[in-house]
Amino acid sequence: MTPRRRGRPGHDQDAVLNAAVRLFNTRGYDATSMFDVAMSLGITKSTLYHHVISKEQLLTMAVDRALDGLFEAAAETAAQATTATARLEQLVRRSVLVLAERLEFVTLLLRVRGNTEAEQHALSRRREFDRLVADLVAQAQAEGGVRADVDPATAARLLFGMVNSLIEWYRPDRGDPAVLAGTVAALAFEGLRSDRTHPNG
Amino acid sequence: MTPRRRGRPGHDQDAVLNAAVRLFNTRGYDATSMFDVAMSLGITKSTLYHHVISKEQLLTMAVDRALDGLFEAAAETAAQATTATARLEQLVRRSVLVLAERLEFVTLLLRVRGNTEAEQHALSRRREFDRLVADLVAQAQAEGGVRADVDPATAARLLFGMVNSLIEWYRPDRGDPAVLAGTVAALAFEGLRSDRTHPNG
DNA sequence: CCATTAACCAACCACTCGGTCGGTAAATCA
DNA sequence: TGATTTACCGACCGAGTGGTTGGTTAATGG
Repeated sequence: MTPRRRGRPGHDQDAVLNAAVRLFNTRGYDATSMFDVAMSLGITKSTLYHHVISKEQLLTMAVDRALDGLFEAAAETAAQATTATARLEQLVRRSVLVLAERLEFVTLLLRVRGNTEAEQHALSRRREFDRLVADLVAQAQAEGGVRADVDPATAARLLFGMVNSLIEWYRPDRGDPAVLAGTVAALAFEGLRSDRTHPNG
Repeated sequence: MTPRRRGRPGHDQDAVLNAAVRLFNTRGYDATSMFDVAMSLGITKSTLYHHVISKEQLLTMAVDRALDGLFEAAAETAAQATTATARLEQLVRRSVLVLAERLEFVTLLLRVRGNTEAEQHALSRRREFDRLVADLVAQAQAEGGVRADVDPATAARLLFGMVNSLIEWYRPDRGDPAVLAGTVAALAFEGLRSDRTHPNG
């Protein structure tokens, strides 16, 4: 199946990335040294630098995987020909799935502070995603599907604040992501209150 | 009014703490050196150590201010003799006010990773607060004020995930915190959807 | 005027950091 | 077999880190 690679067998870049990201998330990016990453793989620091060109490259690769996933989700929902309200709910559900699937990468993304050029690039892509959501909320309000008494940008931020909080407590072994996506969408759109008439019965 | 202090006038510990926390939040705690903190106050590193005993002490003081605020809010709402649902909503509103008022301190708190003993102590107080919220949600469900089809711990996490997201985008000059607290409570309890019957007409 | 109090600084220290260099060990291919 | 490819390591480097030491400067109080 997998075509045997030439040369001495060992770790590849993907294994290195996964190990690094796991450490970055538990101890923090700056608090994790390249020595720590090497140790966790059972190799030396110089060997680590054989697989990767810098610490920052590891960060860049990780946040790109997260951002690519989110923008794919956005593109797929945008392609659907329904109401803006339905697309917004779809985007929430799909985003939850992306967060669950690429949990470690998204976790790192959401903690980026913008200290380097690479981090600032990631931040700017994040802001682009936020604008996209805010626009969708505004459209949903215009068509009457979403309450119009809140600023769309604020609503978008609170909505995805809820979604993004997943990285703080969700663990892959804890339940089906699709079920969780349903819970999040229900809470976001119908609210916590129980003494209300449900549209579908 | 303020009783003049003896000795050579200059910075006091509070000024140092505020400057430090501001830098910790913009660059990250580990990425900020004590030299940076000193520079931002226009003093040298050794003078900085005259006001404070260690970098970790600055962290501890900051997160304690945040946690004290949150637990005060919890104690005040717990003292009220109404329904659990009303108390939960009050806690959400009050928490938003605490976040807005002590924004920098809470921001630092929510980014603590648990690398040192002091950080682990902060994390354990955070978890205590989370349990408190989850219990309140469970009580509200039992009395029928909150939908019972979601796990109380999950609902509590999502609810405060939304509240805590404030630190990512709220800025003190942006609107009245009390209005924001109302928006958050409305979105959390009534949801985004607009095609629903409102209990109060 | 002088003791006291407090803010301040230059120089220093042991240590860790991200990253480099030159060379070796183990696999595949011809 | 021998060339090629790839993984690997020990030793090193300059820059910075949190923190210390010993001493100076400016204010207050008696």
